[in-house]
Amino acid sequence: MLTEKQYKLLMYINKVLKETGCSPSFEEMKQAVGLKSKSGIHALIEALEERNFIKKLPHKARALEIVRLPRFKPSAIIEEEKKREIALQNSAAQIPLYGKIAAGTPIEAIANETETIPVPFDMVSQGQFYALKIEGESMIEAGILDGDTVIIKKAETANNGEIVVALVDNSEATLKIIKKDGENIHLIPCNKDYQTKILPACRVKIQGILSGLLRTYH
Amino acid sequence: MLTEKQYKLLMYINKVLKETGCSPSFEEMKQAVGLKSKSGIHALIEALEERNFIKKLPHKARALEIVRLPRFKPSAIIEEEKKREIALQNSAAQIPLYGKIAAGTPIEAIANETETIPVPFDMVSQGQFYALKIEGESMIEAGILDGDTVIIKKAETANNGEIVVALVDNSEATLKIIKKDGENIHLIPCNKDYQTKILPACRVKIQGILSGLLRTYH
DNA sequence: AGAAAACAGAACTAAAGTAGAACAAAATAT
DNA sequence: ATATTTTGTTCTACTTTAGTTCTGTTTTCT
Repeated sequence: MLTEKQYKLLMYINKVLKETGCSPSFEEMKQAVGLKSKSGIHALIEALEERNFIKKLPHKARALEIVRLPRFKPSAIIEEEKKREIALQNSAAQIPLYGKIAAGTPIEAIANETETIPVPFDMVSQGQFYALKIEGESMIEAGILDGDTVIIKKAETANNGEIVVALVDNSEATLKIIKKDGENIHLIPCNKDYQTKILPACRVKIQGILSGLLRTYH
Repeated sequence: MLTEKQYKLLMYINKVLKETGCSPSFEEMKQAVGLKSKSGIHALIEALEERNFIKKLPHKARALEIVRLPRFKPSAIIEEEKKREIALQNSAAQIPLYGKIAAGTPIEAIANETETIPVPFDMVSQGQFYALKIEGESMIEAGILDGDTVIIKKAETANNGEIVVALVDNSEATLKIIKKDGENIHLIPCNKDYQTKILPACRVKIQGILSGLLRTYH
């Protein structure tokens, strides 16, 4: 519809017309739009007249009239759209919910990646993550309750004292504190009623490190 | 009626026109629709003009005008919008982080709403929510640890057994299990080392109910 | 497989923007 | 009424930006 300069000039003319009731001179316009020659203004005015935004009486001074203005979106709508844009940027990462994990029983069906849950981005900043639902009370003393959702960062190694998803004998996965002791690995639950398991390193595969926890009440 | 690209371009032109009052250049349009050559835009514009959606002044720069907008969207666009809609639903809500809460000490500065944190939408579905950082170990037996972020739903009343933010004497706020006992209210911590407080109901104001918990490891 | 549409890239043409100067008409002052 | 100043018009020259057209190539649909 309009170029930038044309638009700027049109707006200026409109403003002056509304404020003073008298159109600006070429000299004033050239100041307002930032030109150093009147000829440019002349060209702009011709373009605006051609596009039917203004009308002028030729060879008369200060004889411009606004015919119409380009249509606008109400700024409220623009704000609304910006907010949506921001919301989209803040959008939570979707991470797969692999299933349930409990002390002493295998993760069910690591395979089905169908279900995903949204988590805040800052919890899954770098690396690959997945989620597990906690079943049972084996980590209760670490503040991990039955029904909590834990966010696990994929990893094959871990440091002593970290809480990891450990796969034992390729069959059962548990969430435990890990401690290496020479050739053996200790898998320590956080519940007095459960026993620490001590296994040769070759039987234990680390599948991830606990990196976050989500809980919903009721 | 329109192809996907034609529709997308038309919408883009409309948007730019409404927002800025100036039509976009071919270069800008080609960016917006994801083309690498201006000739494609030229073809699209001709198609749109032929179908009477836009009007252009030939051989003029940035001289496009919208004539009408289509009633129906191409199905591909509808699909895309559905995806966006889902993304928006999954997007994280920003809720204000009001400060820290600890057994026996007041919430600091409930006033400053500056900081916000993102939480998954499904945690804050209905009602008003805010977040607090846990300081101290008073709720450790409920699986709420030092450093956890709790999500509180604003409420003035609560049921027995719920964990609430309770303001005592308008001065100190604590997170406790609530139990009403006639005229008295019991505020029960979840740590053997802390004492239950029994207070007349008039001294206790409920400020919210625990509704979620976020924890990040390291 | 064949036709139609969509796409990329380059070459080309045109318009927009910039500046300066000369000039003509209109408005104002004397 | 005449002179002076203000204002608008026109021209040239040049740079930048934008639009058109052409030639192939790729994709898509039937």
